[in-house]
Amino acid sequence: MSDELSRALATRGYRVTAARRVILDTLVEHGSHLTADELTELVRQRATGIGRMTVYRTLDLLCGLGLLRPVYQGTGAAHYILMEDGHHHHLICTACSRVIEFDECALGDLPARVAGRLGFRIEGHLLELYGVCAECAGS
Amino acid sequence: MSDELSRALATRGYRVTAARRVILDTLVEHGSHLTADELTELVRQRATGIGRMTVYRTLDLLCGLGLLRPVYQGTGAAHYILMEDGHHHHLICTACSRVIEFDECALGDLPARVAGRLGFRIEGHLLELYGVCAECAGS
DNA sequence: GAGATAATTGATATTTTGTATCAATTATAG
DNA sequence: CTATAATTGATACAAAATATCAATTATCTC
Repeated sequence: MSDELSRALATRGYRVTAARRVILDTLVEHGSHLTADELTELVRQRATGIGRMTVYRTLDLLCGLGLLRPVYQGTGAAHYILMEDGHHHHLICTACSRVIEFDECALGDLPARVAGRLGFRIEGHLLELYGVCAECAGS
Repeated sequence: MSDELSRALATRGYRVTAARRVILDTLVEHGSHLTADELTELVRQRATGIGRMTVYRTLDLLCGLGLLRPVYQGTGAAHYILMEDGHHHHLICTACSRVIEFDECALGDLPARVAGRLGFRIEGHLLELYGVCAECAGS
């Protein structure tokens, strides 16, 4: 799991340090949607002495490599989602901010078409559907 | 333009105040991707005395109504995008963070299908494609 | 229109997030 | 094992977001 991330770092010339390993493990095992400081908390439960800065920097690094994405979910902090599979799909209630993940993906060749036209090499995507959930619509 | 937003507020029982009008006007005329503090700057060039808090609160209000969305683009602050047309599409370089908008939209009936299954009333969506732009791939 | 009422405002203070710096440490190449 | 350069983490700082509350103001009722 997190081995893939470690390898991705090593492949691109980044060092795989003890701190980074703990951070990656925690990230993968906990799943997505953590903020940087929440992750720092969890990391510190496993290995004391890991600084907040290191967590922030590791997250930035993964984002720069396209393996992670920051998303904003209303609270003042960025939440991070893993892009291991290359895509992520959210259904978000704009009234209560709840976030539900779903798997269905029907983009077809859209990414490739757009990418080709603009000279991008596409790595993944995020699709967020916004609406009002049943409970919020009721009240 | 911003009249639609004003009407949306009025319809749902929110007051259309002078401050809110200026904020909505500025938001619509400038287009998207502003942070709260950038918007505050612009708003204050038009009408002095409008507080930062009011801008933040108005943005929150619009987000809660599904008319606006906060997105995170790497800088520490949330950027806001208007959801007037119901959808928004970004092509984002994960290396240099540049954001390009595109129009093509090929979701078909996916939103309706997912929404139906989970009891959501869908209002819009955001599709973000992640990749590496030509310049970053070259270097 | 004028007054009552409740939403809204904005100044201020505070908390939370994110960034910069730099000496000490540590992973890797040779 | 050593040299070297990336990485770390403590500290300090800057920026962004939230809480509070008296003063103001839009709307409703008459």
